[in-house]
Amino acid sequence: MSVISPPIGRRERNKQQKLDRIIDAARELFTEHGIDDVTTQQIADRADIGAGTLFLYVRTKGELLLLVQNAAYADALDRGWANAEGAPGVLDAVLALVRPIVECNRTQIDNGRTYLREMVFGDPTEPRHREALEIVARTEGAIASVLKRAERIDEESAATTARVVSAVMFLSMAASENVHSSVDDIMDQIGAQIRVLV
Amino acid sequence: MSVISPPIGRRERNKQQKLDRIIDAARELFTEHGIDDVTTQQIADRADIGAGTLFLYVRTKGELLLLVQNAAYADALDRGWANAEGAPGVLDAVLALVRPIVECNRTQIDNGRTYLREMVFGDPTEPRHREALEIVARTEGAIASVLKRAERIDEESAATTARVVSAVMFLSMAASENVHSSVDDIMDQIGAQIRVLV
DNA sequence: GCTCATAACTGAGCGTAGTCAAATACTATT
DNA sequence: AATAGTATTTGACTACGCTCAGTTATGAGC
Repeated sequence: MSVISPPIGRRERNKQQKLDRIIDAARELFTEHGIDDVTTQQIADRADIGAGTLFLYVRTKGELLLLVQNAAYADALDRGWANAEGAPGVLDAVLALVRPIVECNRTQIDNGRTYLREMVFGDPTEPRHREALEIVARTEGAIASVLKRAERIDEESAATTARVVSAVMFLSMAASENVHSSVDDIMDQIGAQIRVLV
Repeated sequence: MSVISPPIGRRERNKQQKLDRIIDAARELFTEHGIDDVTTQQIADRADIGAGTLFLYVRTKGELLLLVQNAAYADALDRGWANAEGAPGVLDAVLALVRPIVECNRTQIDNGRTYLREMVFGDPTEPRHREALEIVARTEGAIASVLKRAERIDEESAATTARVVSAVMFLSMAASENVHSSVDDIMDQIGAQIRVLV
């Protein structure tokens, strides 16, 4: 037989498959019902693993949300980055960059807000949290480079301003006053606040 | 006997006393151990009421923290407002205004961060949340009027800028990267971000 | 193939926030 | 002061995230 001895053991493969099943199960259930209406037991059942096994792959239910959403957030950032290319002014470019992130965050509002909450208040030593914070850093980097494009602004000020924009975004998306606001409403709020910045 | 018939029934009095006992118990236990290391059962025990009774006065454990901390936050705002009077520049004045709030928020870091979390993510229909958000509004009003003091700036821009400052404050205090930062460190961060604003 | 060490898994169980049907305390009425 | 009606209290109970002692699967050495 031409079968080569497996370069990677059954153990590793099983683990990877289980992780995949967990991610799929969590994504489906979270998307359909929202994180608050899904129990870790349901996720374990759908992933066909024991209730305790779930927590060998993820430390908390919140980390599971990060695991599922980080990729979507990163994609949204890429889309925003592409959008910002063609935008005329600085303000427009920043808003073009930000919009897909807001849209992504709002596709399921409870999940979006919980994601933000986990990001800021969760344990930053957990790998999924670090991953999320790293995407935030990338976002701020992108904002900074958009800011530098059109204006005379030094590196440091650009970075600081980007951080302020990031804070404005975060609170506009997270605030409970805005739970019923549309993406456009939130973009308006963010736009108004960025306007006093640039 | 000269005793006038009670103008208010025993019921009302009992309720008020119980609420007072609950607030005292919660404040003492939260201050000493931090909200995460105190159970609602302990609070109920110290307040000398049944475990279920607690939730007739407060909808969630988080609301209990707001109930305890709102007053402290409001006091800190008053102190900051007084400090801002004598400060030379706009930036200095804003920082003088903000500092007592940061100090207050940091006296017990877990409680401070949980307070912020509750404020943004909690149910805004609960009275204690509304109270907290109202103090935030007052804070933003105070910042706006400090901004207007020295600069040529219209009402609306001042309000918007104040909101941005508020967002910066919030995230600097809440961010898990800053759990080990001193008040001075955090004030430096806030200062750097406000500098690009004014 | 057999044995053993250990990595991975399991589900019963724990701790705690929050609920609810039953019990109790208070007030108004006669 | 007895009765009835209602506001308030209670603690046993539920639900759920998470843990851990015990079990099973995997692979290395022979």
